[in-house]
Amino acid sequence: MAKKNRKIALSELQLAVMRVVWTRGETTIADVVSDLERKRGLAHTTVATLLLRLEKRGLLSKRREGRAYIYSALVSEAEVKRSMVSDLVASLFQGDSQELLAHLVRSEEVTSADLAKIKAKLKESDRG
Amino acid sequence: MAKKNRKIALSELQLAVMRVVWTRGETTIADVVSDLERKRGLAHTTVATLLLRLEKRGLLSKRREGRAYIYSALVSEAEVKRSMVSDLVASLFQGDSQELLAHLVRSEEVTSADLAKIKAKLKESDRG
DNA sequence: GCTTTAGTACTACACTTGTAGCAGTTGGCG
DNA sequence: CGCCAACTGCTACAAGTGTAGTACTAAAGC
Repeated sequence: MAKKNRKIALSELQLAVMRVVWTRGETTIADVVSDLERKRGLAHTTVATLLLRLEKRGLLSKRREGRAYIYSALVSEAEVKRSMVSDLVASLFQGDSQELLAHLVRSEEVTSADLAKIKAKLKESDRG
Repeated sequence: MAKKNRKIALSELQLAVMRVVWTRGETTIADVVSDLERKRGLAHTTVATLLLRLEKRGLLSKRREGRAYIYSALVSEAEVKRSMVSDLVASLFQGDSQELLAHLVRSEEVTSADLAKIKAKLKESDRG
């Protein structure tokens, strides 16, 4: 909770990069390149640019280690999810997250089974 | 269901514009300008550009009426919501909309009361 | 030690978005 | 009939993004 509620909008590519960092904890450019190799064949310099920009935006920090940089995340995945979901809710559902829920149900992206699971989860946290 | 599942990503501003069109059905540039006046003081030409770009993207159609254009939407709000929500789910929750649900519950953006309402809604559609 | 190589720094470029000015046209009012 | 106001057409420009090349440096191999 040490974090202010700033707005963090990330593109899919940027998310993919961040995901590598989140998963690995600390990462070099080469790590990101190899992790994303399958999906996207990005050049080393491209990834370097991406990481640099994310650092400039304050989402990553870097530390030198010999010739190379080691990047780490300055924002958590949860934080990003929170920000992006609530942005979407704000712009698409007038800020009413219930509307999002309703949408999911209506568009059948969420089935009864899913709801049941969520209900269970809810009960859990009600107890806890 | 006459629509293919194409990807429609709109910025908040573009959504605001589309919302005017959706609400009014048919709209002129001036309509959009005056409807958005309160929130954003956009120049007439700015709105013209926005509408033009949306038309170029195939989201709006225009029809001449005298000197002016009348714009109408070629995509529905529901369609856009569907596309944008599932994009978010894809990039942020590995395509698993249940994860979005779980996130909403976890981040307390959705309360038990909300869930209850959804449950009710669900029961309804189960019956129907 | 000199060459290959890994790695960063800087630059670039096309596209989208937010924002708007200026120019040109046309319809309406006097 | 001519001028003004409304409206579009075209152009522009700064940021941000996706993508990467070139240049430079330092490390490592032989």
